Amino acid sequence: MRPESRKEEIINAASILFKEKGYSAVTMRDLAKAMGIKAASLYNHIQSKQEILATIIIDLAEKFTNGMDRIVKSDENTIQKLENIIDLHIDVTLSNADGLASLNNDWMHLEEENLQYFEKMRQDYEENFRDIVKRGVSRKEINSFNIEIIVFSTLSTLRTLYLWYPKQRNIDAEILKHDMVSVLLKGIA
Amino acid sequence: MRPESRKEEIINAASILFKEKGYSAVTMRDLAKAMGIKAASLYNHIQSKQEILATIIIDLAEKFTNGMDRIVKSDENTIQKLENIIDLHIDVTLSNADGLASLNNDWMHLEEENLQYFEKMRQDYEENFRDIVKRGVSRKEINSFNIEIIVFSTLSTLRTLYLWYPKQRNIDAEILKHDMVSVLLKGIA
DNA sequence: GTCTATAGTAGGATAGAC
DNA sequence: GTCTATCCTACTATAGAC
Repeated sequence: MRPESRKEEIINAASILFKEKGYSAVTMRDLAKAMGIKAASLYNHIQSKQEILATIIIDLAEKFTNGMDRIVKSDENTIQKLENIIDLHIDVTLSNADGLASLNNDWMHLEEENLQYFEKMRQDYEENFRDIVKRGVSRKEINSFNIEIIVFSTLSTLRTLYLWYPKQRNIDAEILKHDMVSVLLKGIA
Repeated sequence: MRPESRKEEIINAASILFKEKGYSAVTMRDLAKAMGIKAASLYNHIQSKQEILATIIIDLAEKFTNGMDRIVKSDENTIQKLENIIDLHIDVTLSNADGLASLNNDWMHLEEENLQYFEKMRQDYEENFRDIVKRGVSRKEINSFNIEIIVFSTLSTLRTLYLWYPKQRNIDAEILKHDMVSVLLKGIA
């Protein structure tokens, strides 16, 4: 493992606690106890509880935004783009499954500029996703079911990966990617 | 509309607030303000904040449990059973989308017996679902992708319906059911 | 970098008047 | 059924010693 700064250790410990109980239910005393120190000591490394939440969420949201930008700019077909989006979600989940819980469940506790910044990234991500599906339907690369239902069902599954993947230790990442592509794109029936 | 008791009004108002900010971040003063009264007045109708959460979640979990029991007992084939499960989720979502937010995100704040009762119902539900998928695979009624991935992706989508359906006012429930079945079972590619 | 002590605020819940 | 007043606890964050 690479050496973590004390601040990174705190943020990682916080990610786990936020995942278990949610941002609002985790106290600075809880976090300090998990670190083996007193609550007051945390403030030598971080400015506020809010700063911890923002660091967790914004970093992850930017990873998704950058990944999506690359996929949108590529000249691959719709199916390949959807496969790349699935890969992106699996890769981010593997790198920080705990933090994704905060991104999914506690984003509304971000304050001011960070809340706006996050909501803009999230909306742009969804619109890029929807545009890829739309283009796929008009080019007859994918079935013309209701576009919103395709977008919703696919994104729901990808966004919930963080809950499920840590329980499936024995599934190899490549097999996961392959089967996820099969189930999401080719159907199960 | 049927006449609501004051307690039901409080629980409905709480469901909306819990959906927006989560159980821990909603105060009894917030809830009282939404009802147009003072916080102390709430306690003439409910015993505690915890009782409100338990009422919301346990009622919904029992609806899912009872619905699944009926489906399991029926002698329909796997595809029909999966269609009935999709129907069940759509029906419960239509009847109480706000409450489903608490069931999905705040169940860990249940206390004692209610937490155990909920976790048992949730686990049984997942196992019933998994058994239906397993039987479908062994009878070659559905494709033999990784069973856990099928269970996970389908349940993720159904569990997240509450977030998405209220935004899609113009989709008829029957069309939603039909397209959801198509997307989840037959694939999009 | 961590501690003790504490300021200042806000939380859930109760008592008793109307 | 709702109110005002209040209890007691717990929260985030700071000050200053070591």
